[in-house]
Amino acid sequence: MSAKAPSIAAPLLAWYDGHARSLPWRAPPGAAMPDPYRVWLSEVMLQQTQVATVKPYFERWVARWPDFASLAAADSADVMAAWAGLGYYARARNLLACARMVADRHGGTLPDTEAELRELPGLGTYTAAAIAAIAFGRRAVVVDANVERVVARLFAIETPLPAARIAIRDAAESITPQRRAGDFAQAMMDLGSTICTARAPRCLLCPLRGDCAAFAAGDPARLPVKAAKQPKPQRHGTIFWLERGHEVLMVRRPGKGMLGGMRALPTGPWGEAPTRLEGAPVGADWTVLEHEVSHAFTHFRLDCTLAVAAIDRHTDIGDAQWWPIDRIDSAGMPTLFAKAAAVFRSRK
DNA sequence: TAAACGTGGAC
DNA sequence: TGTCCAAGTTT
Repeated sequence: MSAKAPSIAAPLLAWYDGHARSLPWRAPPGAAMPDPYRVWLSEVMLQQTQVATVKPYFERWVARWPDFASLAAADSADVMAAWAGLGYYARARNLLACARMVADRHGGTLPDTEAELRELPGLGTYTAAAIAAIAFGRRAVVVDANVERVVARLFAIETPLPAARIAIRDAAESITPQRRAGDFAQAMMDLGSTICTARAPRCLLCPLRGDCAAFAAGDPARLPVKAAKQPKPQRHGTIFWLERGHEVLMVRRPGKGMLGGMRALPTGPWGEAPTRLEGAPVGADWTVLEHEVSHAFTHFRLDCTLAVAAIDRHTDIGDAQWWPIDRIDSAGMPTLFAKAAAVFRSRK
């Protein structure tokens, strides 16, 4: 532990004792430790996702599946639908796989070491360390985007991300205390999300101001330096709305790839140029709507043509799944298709 | 190492 | 409206 450790951990933990956010996955007042199931679930939901977005999903989730046993017994379709709108759907697939692994191989109890946690699906370096520290009180070096930012400023690390990750991890290790590592991790994250923010940090409220090299240098918001991002390419596709009576045709997307495993409306291929009616689920008298749906994913933008048709209520088109149109919101589709469904339903 | 992988809040 | 960015993991 470096000489800097006491000057960081002690004031940070003191600040945390007075300013910790009350969050549904944290231990209630008086409880020694939080429920590992809730810590695990919240940490997976919080991957690349803000607290305000996660809260309602978390509350619904624990009401429906309160522990590993109940989740392990759940149907995949129900789990994917419950995750709809939260994004990064591989998390939901891995979440169910992890719950079943915990139920089958670990007796329904999450392992309590960082190394064992790291072996479970969906748990990477960050999440395994976070669970080990927060749920089990083990000393672990927990580095998320908040910690990266706080540490880069505390130590005035000028190397651009992602190359700076090694130096940042070493610096984080040097200030992580032996005791209360879980509180320390959560304190760093609370500090990063409320005070040491990406833009316009509130340094005058910061308990670490006196130890911060970036504050001393005068421009903490400049750090961490990040590499330039690639522009997002534009892609085009078509979403098909096939009605049969009061129902609409739905599909389940392939298990891997974009929106993998999710219930969805049928689409054609997504290409460089508009694809019109290519890939339509059936030969039918398709009408193309004037209104398009645009959606921005992480690494490309998508403009979708919307095509609608109706077939006779007795027509059989194989293993199709038909969904009641007036209950389309309960289908649990990703946001792209929820947006498209709203347009289809409101058309004149 | 780099690309794939969602979404919504904040400004 | 556009851009940045967020409690990252997997391949």
